[in-house]
Amino acid sequence: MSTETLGEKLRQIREQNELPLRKVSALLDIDVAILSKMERGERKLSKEVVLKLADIYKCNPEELLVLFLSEKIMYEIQDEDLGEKALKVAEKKVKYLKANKTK
Amino acid sequence: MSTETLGEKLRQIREQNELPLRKVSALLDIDVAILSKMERGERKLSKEVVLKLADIYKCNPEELLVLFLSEKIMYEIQDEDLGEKALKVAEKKVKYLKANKTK
DNA sequence: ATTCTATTGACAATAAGTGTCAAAAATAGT
DNA sequence: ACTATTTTTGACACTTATTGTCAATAGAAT
Repeated sequence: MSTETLGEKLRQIREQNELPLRKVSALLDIDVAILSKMERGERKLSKEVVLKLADIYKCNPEELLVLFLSEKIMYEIQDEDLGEKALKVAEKKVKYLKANKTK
Repeated sequence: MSTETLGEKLRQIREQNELPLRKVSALLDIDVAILSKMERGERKLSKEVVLKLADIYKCNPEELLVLFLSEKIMYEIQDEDLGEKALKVAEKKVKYLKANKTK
């Protein structure tokens, strides 16, 4: 399985597109330093930035978003012994909510 | 399935034990106001408080901790469409980590 | 009515997250 | 080796979140 972080993946994609941080950060309208840190996991990525990057790199946003969310989840359960159980409970809740979304 | 929050469950347990907020908050060494808000979901619970409460109420800490963690997870994926996918990815990661924990 | 219990909101203190900038380090091109 | 460009690093200010303290209010019980 992929043990790559979202930041690492984004860097990889950027390098494949041969875009310097400078250009991408200009498109994102954020400082080069911040983007650099985001790619190296020193600063958090936001959902908005992830979506904009998917747009810039013309890649599938879903894959990036799932990775983004899963990293946030992993951060919460870090090295908790009960992490797996908590995940299963959360899954049940999500399914329950989905079944009862009376929109 | 149980749609009860951790705070609600803790209040229920406290009432079953017929303990006033005053006494419990003294044992926890936190302000009554904060505990009141924690039970009603207005303030976040910490892992430490949850464990102390399990001790005070002499109940199984695991069940409370799982609920505690699952709520933190739920908060991260809120109403994300990709929440369920992210949960599955996180589960794989947890299993991967568990299999490779070379302590 | 008085006492015990619980809730609410205002406030300060602290911590966490974010943006900006400039200098230093690394890399690439000539 | 020199210069350009790109990337990294750290310091700083600024904003936002979180947390604790307290007092006033409301509710419940006797």
